[in-house]
Amino acid sequence: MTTIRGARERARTEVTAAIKDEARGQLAAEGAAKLSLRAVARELGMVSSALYRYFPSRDELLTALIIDAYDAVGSAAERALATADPADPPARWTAVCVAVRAWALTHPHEYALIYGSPVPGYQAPQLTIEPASRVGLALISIAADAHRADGIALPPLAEELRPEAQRLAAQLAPGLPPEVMAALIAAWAQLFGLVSFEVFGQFNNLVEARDELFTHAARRLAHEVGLMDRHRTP
Amino acid sequence: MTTIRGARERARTEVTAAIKDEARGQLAAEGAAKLSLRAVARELGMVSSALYRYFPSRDELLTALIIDAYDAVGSAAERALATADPADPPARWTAVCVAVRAWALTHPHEYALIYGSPVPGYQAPQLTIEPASRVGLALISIAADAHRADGIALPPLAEELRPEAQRLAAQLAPGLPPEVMAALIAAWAQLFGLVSFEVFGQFNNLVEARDELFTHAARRLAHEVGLMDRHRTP
DNA sequence: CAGAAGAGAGAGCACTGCTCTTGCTTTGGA
DNA sequence: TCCAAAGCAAGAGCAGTGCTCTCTCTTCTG
Repeated sequence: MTTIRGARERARTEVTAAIKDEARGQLAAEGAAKLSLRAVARELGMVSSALYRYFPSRDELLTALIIDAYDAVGSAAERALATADPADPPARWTAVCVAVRAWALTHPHEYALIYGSPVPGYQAPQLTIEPASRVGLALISIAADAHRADGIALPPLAEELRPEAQRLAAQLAPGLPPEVMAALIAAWAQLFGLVSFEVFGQFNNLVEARDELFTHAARRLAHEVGLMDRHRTP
Repeated sequence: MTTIRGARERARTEVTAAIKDEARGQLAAEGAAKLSLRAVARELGMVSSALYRYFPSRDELLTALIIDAYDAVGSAAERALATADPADPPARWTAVCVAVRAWALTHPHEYALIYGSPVPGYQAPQLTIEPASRVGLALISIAADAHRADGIALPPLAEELRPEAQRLAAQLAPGLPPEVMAALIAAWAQLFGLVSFEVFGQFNNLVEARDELFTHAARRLAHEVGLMDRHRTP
């Protein structure tokens, strides 16, 4: 498994990692559009064609970076979830939101890679869907835990949306009421709307107190999915 | 002003429009990253260097397309606002949201250009900020109208956020309570979170009933900014 | 130890954005 | 009316890109 197989194999994983590191550096410096295979190779002291032994195309390199980025936000979210007060669902929720935003602000280009415009003709391979779902699953687990503990009450869903919400709940969080599931999906997307607007500059020259606005919005989102402050129900 | 000045000047605006049209076509077909000046020129039967008489760089061409795209969503939103029942604020709100989403789904690449990752090293010039604000202003005007008519009541803001919200309200909608202003900014960003997730494929293999989910979420957003159903207060 | 497989190097193709020079055409003032 | 100035198109060329193909050398495996 993790046994050192041979010099060649070890070298391969090392070079692969070095390529990804250098690519990530260029990504952070200039953005995905200016990520150049030749520049990466040059910086690593190899010739561009040699790089194709490790990644069959530029898109494949980007895919690797995409997966890493999803894993990075995902684990940031999971870390925040693990350290938040388990008895305070709204606090857990905002902690995850804040962690996602913090990661996005410190890694804007990686964030753009995964939550911005999809790259040209590129189709996200199946490999990405598992890491991509980690933040969503973290959010869902907060609601699921809160529901198990105290129950969540939300106004009933319109007729048209209920089957879909039931299907999603069955698939992602058995036992969760469909109203909560629908609210979760919406809140998930809306969270990234808040983050994207900030990272992509839509708040430039408009919103100054971004920390405060974000925290406020995150709390409202928690409320929207039915997470209640314990202090109100002693 | 709009008088026909001369053959040369008229030709110039025609060629400029033709370039933009062709560029928009390539944008729709392949995305911003694959928009090639040479290909545009080729398709128009001119040589690539001639195109630089009209746009000093590829980025300037993109800027022109960005402004057009902002104007397109903006006017779609304004059209929806104009045709919705003026006495039903939540209906006006959802109408604008639905119009924005519809435009985004029919023009995914143009949408990505303005609400996706900002292009490489590119800084949005001042020219774009006015068209970029049209959707936001439409949403604000709904709340302002509703507030003038019936008043909007929302829970008070936390201390830290109030000054910012007051500043924004004074700047964008004098008379609007700061709570509403804060909710509007958040809802504005969250709306585009919903749209982006759908356009950029985050809902692929996950959410099926997207019309229903979006409408539901848009209604909840209306509620979140304090827009009330008239039927409840006869 | 020999053959297979892996890895790097180099040349080359077709493409990109962009610049510069060279002519031609339209324009506006003397 | 004529002529210089400005606008415009074309072509060549530069530096860069992703990617392929061939060749050589090294390492691994049976």
